Amino acid sequence: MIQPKDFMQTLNQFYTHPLIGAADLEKIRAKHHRVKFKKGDVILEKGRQANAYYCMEKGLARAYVVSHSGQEITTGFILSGEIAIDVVSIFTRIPAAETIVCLSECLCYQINFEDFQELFHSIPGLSEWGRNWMSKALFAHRKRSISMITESALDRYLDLVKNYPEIIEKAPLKHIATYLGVTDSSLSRIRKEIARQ
Amino acid sequence: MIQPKDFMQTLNQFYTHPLIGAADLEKIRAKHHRVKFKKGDVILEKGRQANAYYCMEKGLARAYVVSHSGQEITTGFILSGEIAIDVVSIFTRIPAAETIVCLSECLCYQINFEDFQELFHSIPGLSEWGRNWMSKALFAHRKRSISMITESALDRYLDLVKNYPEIIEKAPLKHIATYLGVTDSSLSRIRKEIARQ
DNA sequence: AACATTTCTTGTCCTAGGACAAGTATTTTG
DNA sequence: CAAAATACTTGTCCTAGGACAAGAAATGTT
Repeated sequence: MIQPKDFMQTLNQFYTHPLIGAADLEKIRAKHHRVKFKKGDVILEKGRQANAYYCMEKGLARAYVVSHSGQEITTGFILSGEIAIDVVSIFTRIPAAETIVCLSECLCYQINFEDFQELFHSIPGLSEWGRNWMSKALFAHRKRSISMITESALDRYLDLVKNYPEIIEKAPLKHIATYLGVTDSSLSRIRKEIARQ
Repeated sequence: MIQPKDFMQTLNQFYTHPLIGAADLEKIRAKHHRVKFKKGDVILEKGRQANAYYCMEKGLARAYVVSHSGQEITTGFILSGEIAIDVVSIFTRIPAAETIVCLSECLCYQINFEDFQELFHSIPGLSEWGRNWMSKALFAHRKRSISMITESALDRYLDLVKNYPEIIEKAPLKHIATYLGVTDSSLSRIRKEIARQ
């Protein structure tokens, strides 16, 4: 059973923008529906056209791509309060390059592309909200690229520990390793080194 | 003197979207104005609030950030037909983290934030065009992060040679080096190695 | 509980690319 | 055109982190 009050409150956290009022939020809410995933469930699969995105209320998911050599590279983690989405696939209408898979039980609010599209054009604040969301995504990507160039694996790991302890606690080492761009043995040694202090 | 015919044609290349018609394009055009920069001129400076972006008709520019340790890291090159913009700064209204500087004489069409904002809300196709543009930017960023993890410096360089020969020809080695995440001596050796074949 | 599977650790050895330094070549500028 | 600045190359030596492999620990499954 959906509890409208809680639902509103949760969605509010996702769609915060000065131009989005209570009435807008209600229209937005009406297009979302709750979906539960179990650990290991695939939210979005590589090769499939993404036709929805998912606001993560609770849980942890991992997005990855398969490299040239067949290796799974973790491109990001989706935490509570974040959105599981393949922006490229959903908005440029091409098959997803990423797979998104749950690392724990996940409670999400799904919204389909067509519904979003309608809201996007009818609620002025929403297009701006989307632009802001993407700006922040670009910011995060830029930061990551730069840290790959300027920081050691140890420092990148420490950043993650500091800013996203939940990932460290809940994600398996090997996925954190590919996210950081090191092998799992290297990351294991990094942890050992940190523990020594 | 601006030649309206050419101007339209050039801008058309930038603002291509099924929902943007000829009348829209004319409205968009009216808000752009031509700016010329000389080699070395700064289009956007770190610390300043970005209040415009620039469609590059002709020329080459470089975007960079200054790392923790004071090193300039090239985050991207802007070629003819691309847009010189600090998305984060202009849309989230914070000071620019990047500096954009011309590597050659550059001919640009500038549009100011307020004008863009107006068009963004009055031309339905433009918000979608912007969303597409950002999706592509995210795609490029993701690709770069992945290549930093999975490819050798040599392969990353060869990719650049193949896809952006203009950068190789016109940008100084040291900027290409920081873009690829290697030192300039390393890149020099990579070039030597390639030349040996 | 017993087995299989996955996750993590550790060892040995190796290599891509960094640090530093000293050139040479090329532009820029007075 | 000469001096200065910048761009690029090359040498020597070194280190972070990869490759591979084998074990230990934890987790899942019947």
